[in-house]
Amino acid sequence: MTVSTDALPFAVSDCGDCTIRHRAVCARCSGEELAELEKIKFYRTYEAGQTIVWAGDQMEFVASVVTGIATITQTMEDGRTQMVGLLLPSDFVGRPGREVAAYTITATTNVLMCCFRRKPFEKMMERTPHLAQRLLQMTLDELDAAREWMLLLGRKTAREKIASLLSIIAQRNAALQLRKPADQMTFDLPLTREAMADYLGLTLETVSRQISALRRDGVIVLDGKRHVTVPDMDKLLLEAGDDSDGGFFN
Amino acid sequence: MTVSTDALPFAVSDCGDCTIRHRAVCARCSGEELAELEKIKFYRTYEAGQTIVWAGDQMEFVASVVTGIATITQTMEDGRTQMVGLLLPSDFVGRPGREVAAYTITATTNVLMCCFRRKPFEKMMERTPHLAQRLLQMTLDELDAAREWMLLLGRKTAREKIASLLSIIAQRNAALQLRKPADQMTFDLPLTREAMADYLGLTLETVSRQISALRRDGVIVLDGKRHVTVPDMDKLLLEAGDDSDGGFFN
DNA sequence: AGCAGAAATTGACCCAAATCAAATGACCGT
DNA sequence: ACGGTCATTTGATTTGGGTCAATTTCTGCT
Repeated sequence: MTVSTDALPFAVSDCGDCTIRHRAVCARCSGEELAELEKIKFYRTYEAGQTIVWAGDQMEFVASVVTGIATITQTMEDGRTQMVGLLLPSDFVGRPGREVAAYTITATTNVLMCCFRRKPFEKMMERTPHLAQRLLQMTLDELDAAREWMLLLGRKTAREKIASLLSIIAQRNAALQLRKPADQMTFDLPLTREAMADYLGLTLETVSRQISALRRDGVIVLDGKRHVTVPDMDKLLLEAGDDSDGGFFN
Repeated sequence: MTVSTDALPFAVSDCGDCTIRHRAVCARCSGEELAELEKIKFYRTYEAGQTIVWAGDQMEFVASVVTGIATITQTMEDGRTQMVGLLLPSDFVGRPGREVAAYTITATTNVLMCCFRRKPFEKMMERTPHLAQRLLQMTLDELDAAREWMLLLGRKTAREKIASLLSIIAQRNAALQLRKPADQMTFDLPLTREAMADYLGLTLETVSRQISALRRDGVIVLDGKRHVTVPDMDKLLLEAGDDSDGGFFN
């Protein structure tokens, strides 16, 4: 892959792909700093279904998702599993200062990650204030998402959970495609029923039933198992039980 | 209150109370920086039961809890509420860069907070790298706690939820008092049954029933409603369904 | 000490979601 | 077209925790 480290604010380089054009690591880095990142960076690909990191593994890198979708899950000894994070392009993976992974990360689609060797990345963080500042903003966003998710897990009904997940996916799609979250809306589910169940703290049967119910009630239209159309976004948001803005402030 | 801004690494000043002796904001700040923090800092007290911040309020400060316990909660229009954070001494409150509070914060005991005016604090963060670095570490810890909590909310039974909460409180007490998490262990519940229910995604009746069940089964001993003794910590951890270390890596 | 109000317990009943079990559909390579 | 595997749907039944309703126990307060 070709690499350009020249330092125009929006220089498009490989690093750009994972750190500038997305909302990721080094948006405000100088050319010198970019060059330094280049040196400790490498790419990895994973196939759909492959485990990227096992909980307990030694972590030799931190990374940024370039393309594809991965999940962060926690599992109890008896096999009960709960998804605790969803990784989309531009999301950061790993924790500076942590040697051992706390969670299992699994690719749900093919995934391309831009990895930085952990030790030098940590060293660089000490010297480069906006790296920590950027990471702080991203982590605070994740924490907000986790809290929204906790409300869902603790207090919402199965139907509300499904509606919430669908509107989260719909809104993210809208954000990526820069369409306004208006009327007609169409997208593919990036998760199996089982993954959705692990996300929502349900069984896959309940997920299936509630999706069928929402279809019967005309809240969504299904085309195949995975392709969803939302004829009336407001109706879906209402079913999700969120306040009107869908839970997004800021 | 007397304030000393002289710059010995562990100078005990008012600021020290909330930022050095606890694990909080400015552990690595220079004397100059401490002096700067002094200028934008003030104290506030809240009585048990009082709301500190309403979701949607303008936030004029960020803060650090000095003494007491507060909760972060989210509420749906129909009144269902879920606790999404528990604030203990040294915990940070508020989000730099956010004008409007996303959550309601309530004092469950009398609370003393050390507040910093938000705007100058944000300015200072830009100039002072270790502030952001410190905050990043704290936020990552909170995110880990939130993820542990998500597993609890999504996949644990009522009994496991109660056992988990009790062991979290027990272990925190052990940490503060520097006792090893050994056999006999005793503490007061800082939360009402209702607050515990909001923490765990249960009703207060279920909380009450499960506490009674754990008492009947000899896992805990109650002395009054609030004082708990754990005769065998391992047994409690087993009931919590966590891996043996109680879910703490790092 | 005695009373009022809040916090907590306990009981009876019900229902949403889990569990167990089959059937159907989609996609693959041959 | 033909099995074979995996994902999904749908049905029948059970159950854990919610709901509704009394008590009982604490905690001030005068």
